[in-house]
Amino acid sequence: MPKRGMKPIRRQQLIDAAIASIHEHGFSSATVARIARKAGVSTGIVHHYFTDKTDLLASTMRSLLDLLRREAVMRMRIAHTPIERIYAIIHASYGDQQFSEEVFSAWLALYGNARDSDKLQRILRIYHRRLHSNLLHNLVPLIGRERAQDVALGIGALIDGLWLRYALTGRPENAETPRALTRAYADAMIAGK
Amino acid sequence: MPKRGMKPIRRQQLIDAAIASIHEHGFSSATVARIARKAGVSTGIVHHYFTDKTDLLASTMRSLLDLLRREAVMRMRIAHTPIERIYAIIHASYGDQQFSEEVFSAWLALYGNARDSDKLQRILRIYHRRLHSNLLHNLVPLIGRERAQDVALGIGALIDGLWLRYALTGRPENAETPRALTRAYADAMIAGK
Amino acid sequence: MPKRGMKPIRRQQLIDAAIASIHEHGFSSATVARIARKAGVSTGIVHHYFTDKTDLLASTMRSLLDLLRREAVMRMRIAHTPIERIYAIIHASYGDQQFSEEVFSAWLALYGNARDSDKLQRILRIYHRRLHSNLLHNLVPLIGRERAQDVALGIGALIDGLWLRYALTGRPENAETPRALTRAYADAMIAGK
Amino acid sequence: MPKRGMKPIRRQQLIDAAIASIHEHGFSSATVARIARKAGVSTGIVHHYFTDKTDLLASTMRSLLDLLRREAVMRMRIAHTPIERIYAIIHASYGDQQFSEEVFSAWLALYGNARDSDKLQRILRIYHRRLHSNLLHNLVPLIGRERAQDVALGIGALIDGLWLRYALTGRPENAETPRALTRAYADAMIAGK
DNA sequence: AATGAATGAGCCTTCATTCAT
DNA sequence: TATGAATGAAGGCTCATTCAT
Repeated sequence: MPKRGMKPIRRQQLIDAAIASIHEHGFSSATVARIARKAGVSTGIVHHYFTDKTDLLASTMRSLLDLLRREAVMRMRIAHTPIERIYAIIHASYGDQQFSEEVFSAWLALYGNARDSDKLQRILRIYHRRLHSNLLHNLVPLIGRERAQDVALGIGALIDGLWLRYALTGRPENAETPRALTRAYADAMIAGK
Repeated sequence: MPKRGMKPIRRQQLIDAAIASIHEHGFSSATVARIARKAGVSTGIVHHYFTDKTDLLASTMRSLLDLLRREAVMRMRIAHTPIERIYAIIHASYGDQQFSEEVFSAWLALYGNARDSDKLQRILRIYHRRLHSNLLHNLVPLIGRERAQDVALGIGALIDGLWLRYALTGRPENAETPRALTRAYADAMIAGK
Repeated sequence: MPKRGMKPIRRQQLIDAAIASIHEHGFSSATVARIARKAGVSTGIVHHYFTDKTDLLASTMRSLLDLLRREAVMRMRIAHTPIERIYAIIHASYGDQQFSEEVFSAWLALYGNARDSDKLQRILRIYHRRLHSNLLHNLVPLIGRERAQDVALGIGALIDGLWLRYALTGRPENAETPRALTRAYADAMIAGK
Repeated sequence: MPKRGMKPIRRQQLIDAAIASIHEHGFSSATVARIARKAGVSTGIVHHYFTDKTDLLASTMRSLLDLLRREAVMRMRIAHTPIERIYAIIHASYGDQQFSEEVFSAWLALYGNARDSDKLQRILRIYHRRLHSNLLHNLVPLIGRERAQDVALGIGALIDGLWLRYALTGRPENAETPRALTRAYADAMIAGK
């Protein structure tokens, strides 16, 4: 019996399964068949909802980024000053939803394979640009355009670097450490002049 | 008597070709055949000098790390104070040999696929541990054991994070920017208390 | 809904193709590709229905043995005395289905390559044990346990030996000669004391 | 320094290594490299002394048969009556040199792969013909040409069949059992009329 | 005579993708 | 909408064979 409106449900199922698969056995072992099985559907169905495996992967990446963006937007909305908004961005990056091994390792795997597909690379560029411009926008009033460039780069890099370590080693175990570390960096750089 | 002593030469050739291949088309497109062709040898020879594709990849990773380690050791040797040695580590990380797109993207790809192989993961762990303990050792006399832990983590993360951006975007274009950024972070954290 | 119930059909197709391939060009030339082509399917499908090439080969061997076992069981069922049952076993071994060049040479090839795989070896052991115990069981009432051991061994060996010649030379051309020969041996050994 | 007269020595070394390799890991694992290593020589040398791998294998088979033939000839020379000569043939087949697991499993493997090469098949045919004609020649004066045909076939088959069991199961453990069994068969068939 | 480096064909296997049902 | 059977193109790896030394 044909069901209507399955599209968003199935897509999310498959994206979740993709994340889980990548986390479990690594990127190159995340085959369509394996993802489908984990989602509890047949192989064929994947190409019903995604044009490609690449498409599924790109959608997965986008989904990961959306999660992050929504959390950042939400946190920034309740912030009132530039520094609060910078904190909001930092906190969002280590938000509860983000701070899971599954999400991290999928993220990292996608990172490491971005060169394989222009689609993936473009998505990552968007993420970088957005993070950078958000930080920049709030840093400029505090330290001027010139220094803001460097500090925005630094904060972004620190976030990614701390992620990387977590994805690889599972440490530190709670989100507060990287948050504090990143905040401290921002504070120091802003106070620096 | 056959050609003697080809082993180290061929191995290095193949490692170089592996780095180039990974950089050029991404990790998953770096097939044995492609690597061999780039090295100007036949497919078969790869398994003459490496037990496995994994072995070749792990050796490549190790080679990358050795390059880094040698540079760090060299720079640390001519440093005399803890802070100088910390700078030495930072500078080594963005050393001339390191600061090439090829090396960076190979590094990143290996990062992103570490989960696929225990070998790769182990090698990365060694790198992390070494970087961390080197930093820690020199930070302790300056800021005490407790804070040193966090700062070592932060410096390491910042290094990796800046790399990541470079590997992905090719920016910033020269090594001085990330060096200065990382030094500034170290300075601020050390001065911070 | 896809084509259902293809599994047993395809499996038998492939087993038949395996037998034919082994017969035609020998064991080591019976590649997966060749077997698949002979079955009129693609290479990929082989691994859809068998885990392995070894699995296909083992299944082929098992299929051969099953044919034999079914014929033996059938013939033994209509036999009433020990000697009749012994004849039944002998006749089954040279049964119409068994007595084909194809089956023989596949059998022989598997024999000669049993050392390569534990699976194959185990299957052959089962065949030997079954043949031996069937003969033994019916010989004991006739000649006592002690002599029965030797005679069972002898009958089994004679059966295999005659097969071997047939598989290799294609002679004798009809099944009656080996049957008569084996029966005569059994008669003589039973009458012998 | 070039050594003279190495040919027969090296050839025998390699043949012995081939037998051992086949026995150890099965026919299909007996690669040229493996055989060479076991013989303690380099890969390349094999093609210096044999045109082919097939040639090496055929020579190995021939060597096995020669061993058998020499033993048979020797034993027949000291026999004086037809029945003694028949015994001589039987005993030679289970001679001390023959009755080794190594030799047996090499023999069997070659058997099982004879279809792969005409050379091998021809050698086996020669063996069969020789065994058959030797038996036949000595059976005719005892039971007439007609019955002799069948009995020669039976004795030959029994010999091969008993071998087969030994090669596969390692039992029976000593040569006397198959000898006695085969002799008993010959006796019974000769006495039979 | 001897080595082992080097080649390239071929094998098994995996996998994204298509398609009949 | 959904299935899973089926395909065929790679991919990693092995191996007999050749060849420079």
